Formats: sequence, C-alpha cells, structure tokens
Amino acid sequence: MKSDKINIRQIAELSGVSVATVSRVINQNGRFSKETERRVRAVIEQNNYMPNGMAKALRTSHMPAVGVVVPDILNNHFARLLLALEKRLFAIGYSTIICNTDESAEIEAGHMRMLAAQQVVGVILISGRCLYQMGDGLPVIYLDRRPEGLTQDTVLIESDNEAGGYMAANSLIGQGCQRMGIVLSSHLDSNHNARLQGFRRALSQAGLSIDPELVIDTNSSSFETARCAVAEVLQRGKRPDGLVCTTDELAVGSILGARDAGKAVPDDIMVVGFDDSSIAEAYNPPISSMHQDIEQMAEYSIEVLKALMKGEELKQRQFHLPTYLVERTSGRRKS
Amino acid sequence: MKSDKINIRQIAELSGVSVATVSRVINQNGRFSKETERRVRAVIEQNNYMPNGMAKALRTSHMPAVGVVVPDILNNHFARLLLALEKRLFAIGYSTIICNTDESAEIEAGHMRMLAAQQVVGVILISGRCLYQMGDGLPVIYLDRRPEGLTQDTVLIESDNEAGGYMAANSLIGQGCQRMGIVLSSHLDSNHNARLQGFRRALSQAGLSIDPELVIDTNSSSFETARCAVAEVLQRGKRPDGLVCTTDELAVGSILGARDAGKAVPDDIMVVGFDDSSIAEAYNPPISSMHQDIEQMAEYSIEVLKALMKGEELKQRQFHLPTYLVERTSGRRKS
DNA sequence: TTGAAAGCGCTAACAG
DNA sequence: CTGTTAGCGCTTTCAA
Repeated sequence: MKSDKINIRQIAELSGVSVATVSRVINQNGRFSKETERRVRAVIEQNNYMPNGMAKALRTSHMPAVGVVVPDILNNHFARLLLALEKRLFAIGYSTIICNTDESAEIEAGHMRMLAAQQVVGVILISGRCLYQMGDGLPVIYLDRRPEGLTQDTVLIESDNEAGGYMAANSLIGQGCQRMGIVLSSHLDSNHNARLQGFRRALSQAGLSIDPELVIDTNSSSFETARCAVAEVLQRGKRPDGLVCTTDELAVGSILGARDAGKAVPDDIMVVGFDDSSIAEAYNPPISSMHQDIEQMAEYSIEVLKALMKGEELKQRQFHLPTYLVERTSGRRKS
Repeated sequence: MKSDKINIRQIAELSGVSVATVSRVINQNGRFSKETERRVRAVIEQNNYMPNGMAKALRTSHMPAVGVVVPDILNNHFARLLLALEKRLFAIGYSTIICNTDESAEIEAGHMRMLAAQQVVGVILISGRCLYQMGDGLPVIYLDRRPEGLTQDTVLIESDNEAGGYMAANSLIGQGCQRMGIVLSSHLDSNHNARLQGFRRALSQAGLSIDPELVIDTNSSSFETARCAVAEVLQRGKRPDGLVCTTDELAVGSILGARDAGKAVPDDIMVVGFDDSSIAEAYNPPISSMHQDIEQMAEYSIEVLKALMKGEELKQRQFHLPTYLVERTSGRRKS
C-alpha cells in the first residue's frame, strides 16, 4: 500500500539528475544527453511515475479541460453533439467536463461558476440560455441555440433552422399535402421558432393558408405531450394531411397521437421530423427528418476554441450550417 | 480587457489584511471579525474574484472531479447512468469528466491515464472492460458490467442480470409461448451471457427445450444487425413464438426483422427487451422490457466513492440490484 | 548538457 | 482575531 505518490524530485534523486532535467525529458524540450534520457526514463518506468497534472496546470496556467454544458444528455441530438465534441477534445489532449442543466438557468449558471473556478480553457454551451462573461477572457462558444442577448461578438454555431423548416414543409407540399400543420414547443428553444418561420414561408410561397389551430405549440418537448395535443386537435375535427414537427420526439408523439385518433401515418397524415436522430431511422414507421450536420458543428466549435485559446482574432464568429431532408416512410406517399 | 487574473494576494492588499485572512473568509474556517469579513467580501465582490481551483487542488491535493468512463453515451441506458451520476456529483460539488470509449480497450486505457494524470478523486467505469490499478489508491468503481479478472476486492455494482433474463423468459412463458428464442450480442458484454443463463433456467424449469438456432447471437448491438439476423432465421423457416432480447435496441431490431419476414408483434411473435429505455415506451408497438434501477445504481456508486475517498473500509463491495418487468404491448397477448 | 532557484495561487500550521 | 511563512509539484529562466 505505497499510498505516497512519487514526485518529480524523487525521480530526480533516483536518476541522479536535477528536477529540471527530469522535466525536460518528460516534456521533450530543452537538451539532454541520450544517456541521461535513458536513465531517467528507466526510473520513471520502474516507479510508474506520472506527473501531477494539477501542479503542471498551475505552473503553466493551462488546465487541459473544457466544459460542455448541455440541457439534457438523454436527448439524442444533444448527445450526438456532446460525443462529437468529446472525441475531438480527447484527440487533442483535453478532457471534457460534462454539465447537464435540465434546462434550468440556475443550474446552468452554477455549472458556469464551477467551470470558471476549475480554470477550464473554454466552455461550449449546447443550447445555452444566456450570455456569460466570465471575468477574464474565458472562451465561451454557443452551439445549437441562440442565447438571449446575442450580439455580433458572440460565437454562435447553429444549423440554418429557418431553411430547415422551409425544406421540411416543402417536402410535404411536394407530396401533395394541402392542409398542413406544425408541432413545436417554442417556449424554451429559439430554434423551434426559426423552423416555424421557414414553415410559414414555404406555405405562403405555395399559396397555402395556415390554420392557426394547426400550429400546435406544446409546452414540453416530450413525446407524450405532443401525442395528447395532436390527438386532441384531430378529435376536435381538424383534418390536417401533413405535419411538420420541430423535433423527432415530437414526430413520434404526433404519429402516436394520430393513431390514437384513428389516423394512419403516412396514409392519412404525413409527418416529417427534425434532427434525424436515431429513433427516426428505427421507428415504425421510419420517420422522415431534417438532418443536421453534427460533425461539422463540432468541428467548427473546436476550431474556434483553438483559435480563441491562442488569442487569435476570429475571421468568423457565427456559423449557419445547411440541413437536408432524409426521406423515410412517414413523409412520403406509398408507391 | 483586464486579462490579468486577480489573485488572493491582491484581494488581501486591497482589503488591508493578509492572504491567510482572505483564505479564511473564503473557506469559512478559522476565526475573523464580522467587520473584516465584510470588508474582504466587498473587495472580492467588486473585483469579482474567484479563487484559482488548480492552486487550491494542488495545495489540498484534492481535485474535485471524477471521471466517468462509458462505452457509448448515445446508448440510452448508459446515458441514463451517466446523467444520474452527474447530477449527484454536481450536488456534492464535483465535476464529471466524461470519457467515451466506443468499446475500445485502448481508448479506455488512454482515458484512464488521462484521468490519473488529472488527479481526479475517483473513476467510475460504466461497462469497463478490465481491471485498473492506478498506482496510488485511486478509487475505481465498476458499474453495470463485470470487468475481466474481477476479484473479491473489486467494487462492482450491477443488476441481477441472470434473474432478469429469467423473469423476461418467464413472462413470455406465462403468455403461453412454447418455442422461444433469445437475441443477444454476447461478444462484448458479460451481462448478455448472464441474461442468457437466466433464460435457459426459465425454459428448462418450464420443461421447454431450446432450439440452438433460436439463440441468435449477433456480433453488434445495433438494431440493424439484429433485424437482419432475426429476419434471416425466420425466413429459414424457424417459427419462434417468443423472443427475449438482451437490450431494447435488439428488441427494436427483432420487431423490424419479424415484420420483414411477414410476422407481426405481438400477434405472431411476442418480444421482450431489456433496460426499459426510452424507446421501449415510445416504440410502435410499445416494448415490454426489464427495468433496471438506474438511480439506485448511481446512488450506490456515489456512496462507495465517498467512503473510499474518506479512506473508510467498505462494508460491501459488490451490489446486485433487482430488475422488474415493465409489461407493454410487444410482450402480451391482445385482450 | 545540466543544475539552482524562483515562483504559479493557495492553505494551514504556528505565532502572536 | 490576524499575520508570517513554508510548501503542494511542477516549469522555466539564468548560470555554469
């Protein structure tokens, strides 16, 4: 039970050199003879010495960790973003501190404080709610949702949600839908509103009117809520033939709600979702969905983070990525 | 652009006290007058000073962070465990470093090295592959899967998978199934084998024989693989009337595979899954599934971690939690 | 090519 | 009640 951690000084003594030399060998900087290196490495090996990351971080004032703040890691879309980020961060030697907020502004703020205290080199907020200015120049990147109070200077990476909503609606129009509705939950996610705008634009452009009762704005993103809301609208006698849903979870709820009301998808009502999450592919019926380029979003995030860490000026602070439709059974006429 | 971080000494000077006093005020230990406290707090406030966590961690040799290693955060079951852990850790002031391994032993080992270097106070491996002995007494907790080389001393928290498999099979037997099969992917997860054991025990106890061709062992946990495997078996003329699946994802694949082969669930074949993940509830048809007590698993993990951090002796090192069936459409006869 | 020494920012004796 | 001081383990000048 040798619970006393061995440190660089002991390695130095055992190798018969100074701590400076050991440090040089470990970090491969400065100069040292082949022979010295061999000896030091041997001692390190034997004692399976591992430098103390905290001391190193303190000394260099560089903590190799970044915080990723996310509303809900159970949500497949967020989880994909998180995973794409984590892989890239690991690849360049950073660890990922994960902070789940449950959509609570207080918890979000609490996590931000903790991250700042831990001296992380940057924070990526997936669907962050508001702007943070953490004293010194801690890089903060907003991903996937516009925070309140967004300015020109804020780094924002998101899909072109308006265009996505437009394309989703258009795909259904192309399938011949005439009485289209939209299922969204706008209360906490600005993206849903952008998608709604696109939806409106497509319908207006096609000369279709929008029945306000078919703009179904649920106050929760759960599929059960959507299910009830959709079933209720249908039972009230509304007869939509197409439903754009601003997430795949809402699409699942819509399909279930339609069934509850005795309607089949896609035969009676066509449905298209958003995010192209894993359930869209696996569901019965498979769900047409707007695909977001997660990998590219993560890639940009890391690029920006690296630039910010180096103190470089950013050429571009806001990124809008195109989406595209993945067509599946729920959104097309049977052939 | 006051990019120079303010430190405790500057706060001390500005308040006209010593660093020791500032430290005492911040950490609420030692004694100090109300008046001093007020002054110090005011200065801290004005400069929105935040103590440097790295320095504190180095000094106290206590890094308030724990690593959570997980094969795949896109998997709903793992994500739930991760979330349950993260919430508890945040509540007691620790941050969660998330490490995704993609089931790769090398990546897992790489993450373990990184965590050890960062001096985290403990590591929780969700479905870790092998035993780790990280030099000094870094607490390592295995959650949800037995690592290779498991010993008495290893801390292991898992569901009683054998019993779970037994109950799943029994539920189908209770529904009148006679020709039962099992869909699993045993190559990387010992739990699947345990569930298979339970399955065998139930069938043998009920006097049912097992057709080896209905032990469908896919080499991937993806639903697509299961779908193909199940469809293929059915097309070969096999006629199972019940399928136990060792995960919900495999259950989804089985349902799709059955449909591909012209069979309906539950009418022709009844299906029960494992994990009671979110898709089980949302799927069409809803999938009967064995529920695991995620919250309790997380709770035990944190309890053990806290005990280990305090250097206490553990009363119990291995935990086996009961599972129970959540019955849904896929696993019961229509009434 | 190497070593000595000065801290990074903080905590915790130990004195007063 | 408060201040002085010695490090935590490491990197990095500056000399040798």
